[in-house]
Amino acid sequence: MIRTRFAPSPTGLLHIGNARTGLFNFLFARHTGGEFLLRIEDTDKARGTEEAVQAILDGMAWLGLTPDAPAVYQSTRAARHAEVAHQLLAAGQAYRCYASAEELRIIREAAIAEHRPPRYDGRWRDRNPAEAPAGVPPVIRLKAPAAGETVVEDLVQGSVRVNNAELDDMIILRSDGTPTYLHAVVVDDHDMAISHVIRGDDHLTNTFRQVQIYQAMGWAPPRFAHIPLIHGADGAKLSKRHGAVSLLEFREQGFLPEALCNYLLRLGWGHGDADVLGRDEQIALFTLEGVGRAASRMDYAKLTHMNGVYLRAADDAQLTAEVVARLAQSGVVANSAAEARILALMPGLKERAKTLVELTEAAAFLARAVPLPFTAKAEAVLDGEARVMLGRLAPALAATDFSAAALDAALRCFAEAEGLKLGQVAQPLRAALTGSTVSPGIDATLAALGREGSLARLAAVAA
RNA sequence: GUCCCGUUCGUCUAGAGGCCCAGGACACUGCCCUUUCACGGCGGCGACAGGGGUUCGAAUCCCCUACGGGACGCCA
Repeated sequence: MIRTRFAPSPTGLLHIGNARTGLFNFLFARHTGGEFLLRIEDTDKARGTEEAVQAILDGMAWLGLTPDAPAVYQSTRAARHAEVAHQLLAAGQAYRCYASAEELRIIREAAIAEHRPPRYDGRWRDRNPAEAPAGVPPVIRLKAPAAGETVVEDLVQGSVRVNNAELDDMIILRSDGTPTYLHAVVVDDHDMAISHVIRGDDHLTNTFRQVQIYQAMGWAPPRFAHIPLIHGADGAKLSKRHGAVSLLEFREQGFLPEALCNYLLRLGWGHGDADVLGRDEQIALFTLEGVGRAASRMDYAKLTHMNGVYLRAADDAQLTAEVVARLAQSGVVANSAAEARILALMPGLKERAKTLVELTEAAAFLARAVPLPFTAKAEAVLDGEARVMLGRLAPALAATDFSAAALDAALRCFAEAEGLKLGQVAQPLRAALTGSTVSPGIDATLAALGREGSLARLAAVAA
């Protein structure tokens, strides 16, 4: 049985890199007919917050990455983690260490000064427990193999090995009896019967230590797949200064979850020339073999383009609801008539927008009250001559049937009669109707606005 | 500092020894379509990090160098 898990820690808002890890786990499980589980790694009580947990849950739901079982909270499993640590102790695979924080600091500093790796020296590994200092609560450390090597057969990175001499005896249970992260993860993954651990590359070197715990317990380790990290445009670890990083920010900036998932999948994974892939295709095609091994850089321009592709394909009614909600946030109330206008013009609107933010801006004129705000360019188009021309156009339009086809014919007829090119009529008209020099086709815009709305806007500027 | 990993157009990638004087996408750019802006169509620019091998033949295999990233906590 294939079973994956996504295991974020609630230490802040859900990061875009984490979201991609979740996506890969989800797709791998779906592709193989397995299960996808969610585990909240909330062992660090000081940092974890309820809001952060909620942000993870909301983010997953938004992306459509639904786990196949309720989330497991790592904090609820502390007793089990301690139990395993004590089993290891009883089996002679672990030992109590009484070294103080001060001692450890000295060891570390001395090692660095001598250009050696900063490692615990194993001073309590074989020492008689009877020598334990009184009143000092010990930590439990894994008695890691001193010789030989530890190998991880990674499904993405290939065979990765390290000499055991490079690894020290890691702490598995703190002096207060709580488990360390590395240990808790192993116990949980084993108990949850996780078959494939798909996670960020930053965990690769930690994996050696975790494998040692599996070996000490006689457990079969899961398969590992370490996926490369996402970097910013400058190649450094993705951070706030590169732009949006939290899922919530992308949502606010008007990105669609489908587009974000598609982009994130293509970042670090490829399948021939395929670029735009729906969820079903993603599931059908996703394999770990397709995952690249180098870190990739976040490209907001490409994400934006991808979003435009999905926006154009999105349902008009849904987009309208989204736009109305966003307009309300910016203080523009769209009543039912305005909503109907937005819906009517949506096919032309969505073709010109790349994000919901752009779409909302482009649709705002349909909901605004008559003295419209004008852009500087629109203002320039509406010079004296244009206003006079619009004054003559108004009665012609008033007599026209407000269908796009009839309007188009009427405009062409009017332009010809005036001795003007169509653009010379359409552009001032557009400015008058929308307050902007950019909009969907002028006939469709007139039709969406309706006779009353169109004439009211014309009257406001015509001379 | 030590260990681990990586390196194809500016970016994401295709490429599993001859199909590659390297293909697609975004970005940039020329033209077309056109009532604006988009969309769309047809072009252009643009890469195998460097050096050694192996081979009849290497982007693909091996080694070295350079550069980049990650990990080294009683954080996760």
